[in-house]
Amino acid sequence: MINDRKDLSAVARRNDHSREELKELILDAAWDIVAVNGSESLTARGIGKKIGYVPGTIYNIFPSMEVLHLHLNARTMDMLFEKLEKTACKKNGTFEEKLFQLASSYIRFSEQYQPFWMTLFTTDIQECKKNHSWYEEKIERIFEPLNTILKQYLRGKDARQIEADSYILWSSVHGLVYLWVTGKASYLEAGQGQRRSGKKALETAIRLLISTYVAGISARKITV
Amino acid sequence: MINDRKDLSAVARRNDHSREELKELILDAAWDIVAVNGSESLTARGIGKKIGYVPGTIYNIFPSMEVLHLHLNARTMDMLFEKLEKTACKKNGTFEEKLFQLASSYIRFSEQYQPFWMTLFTTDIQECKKNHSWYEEKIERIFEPLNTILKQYLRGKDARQIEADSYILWSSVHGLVYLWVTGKASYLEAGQGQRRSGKKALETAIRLLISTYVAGISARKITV
DNA sequence: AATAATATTGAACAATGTTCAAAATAATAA
DNA sequence: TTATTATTTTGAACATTGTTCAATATTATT
Repeated sequence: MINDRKDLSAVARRNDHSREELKELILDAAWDIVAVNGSESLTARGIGKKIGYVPGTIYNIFPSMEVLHLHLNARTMDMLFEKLEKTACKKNGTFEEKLFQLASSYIRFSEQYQPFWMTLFTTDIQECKKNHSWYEEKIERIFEPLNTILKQYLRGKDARQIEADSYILWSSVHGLVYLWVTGKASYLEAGQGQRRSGKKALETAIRLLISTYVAGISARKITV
Repeated sequence: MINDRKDLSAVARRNDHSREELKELILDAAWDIVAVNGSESLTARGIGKKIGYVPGTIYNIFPSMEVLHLHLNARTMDMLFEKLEKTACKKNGTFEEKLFQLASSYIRFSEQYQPFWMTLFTTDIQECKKNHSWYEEKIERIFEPLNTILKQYLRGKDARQIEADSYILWSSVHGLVYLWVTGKASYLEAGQGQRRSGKKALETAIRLLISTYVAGISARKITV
């Protein structure tokens, strides 16, 4: 009967799992809960129940639920980065087409992993800035795939200029996607009149954004 | 001693305030609390204490704290709209300069009313879609000032095209501002190297965005 | 003056994050 | 082997939160 998790009278120091295993267990359970029931239903008690531990145990691994959220976000960002990089590496298509495919990947990701993706932006990052520099590095990485594409197609241009453009372009696409996902862009929804509606409208808008911005890169007068 | 709010034994049906007055009282108090202590510290009990009522009273006026948030957001959007409209109506400056001034107003607003502005994007809008169509109208209004400027300077172009461009441009600016305010844009912060840092960097980026997009409007090949 | 309507309360409920002393077990030393 | 130390895990508690609702005191009406 020793180390049997079903035996609730056997208390303390079960040591079924190392700290690292426990961390994975907790994050896996948390991920499941958010995937099934949304991010508002992620609680310490819920995680505990799911892995056969008590809420307090979670605080042995994470100092607070907020930090746990940061680690969930880390997983989300890793997945997003992988997806973007895969898309950026494909060898076919024109410049604009590649840019659109990257944006398209971002759209799909925001749909497919909506609650996780939303949490990226609702988690307060202030505490994170103090102790978790790895977090900011993961953020920066998200901008890289676009930067790579721009470098490839704008050879010869100033590196700083390219960096600025990729940052601006990415933030712009993000702005459109964000307002779309959160439903704060009625422009993209109203099916009335000659407007397209929903995702199609978003894709059209993003195509136009990319087309216009790329044309502007050659035509504009000022630089960074 | 009748109707004296200090007399706590005088209970029920004080009728010091009409429902409408109470609504204003509650929202005023809520606004103060958020302004001083941030939006996380906005609680039904806190509001009640501040106006000399009990938490339950708030539920006579608002069906839930979430709806109260929507009404706070309404105030925020009204103020933002006023500010943007004022800026858009000024008669001086070139096209690009006017666009930048509008964006600049948005930046200032997001700084000055940060917690209120943030709440606009953290409040879940789903419930609102059911019963509060006035809310979506307030959102739509935010896009109008930019639309007005574009119409003014792009006379002769297709109205639908202009609407699309103003929507895209506004969302793009918003994307940049949002990532800046929430601290998720390390590009705008790293003071290292030759990058500008902080607000100056944001302004530079937005200037470049506007410049590039406007140049692109004339140079691009596809339209909506 | 009696009755109906209603604004307001106070107390409760369930759920949350979080803390921490106590307990049980593993690791180590004697 | 036995005793001691160190560590993991618990369970119970605390403070807050949103929210509900019967009871009550006041106003309005008949």
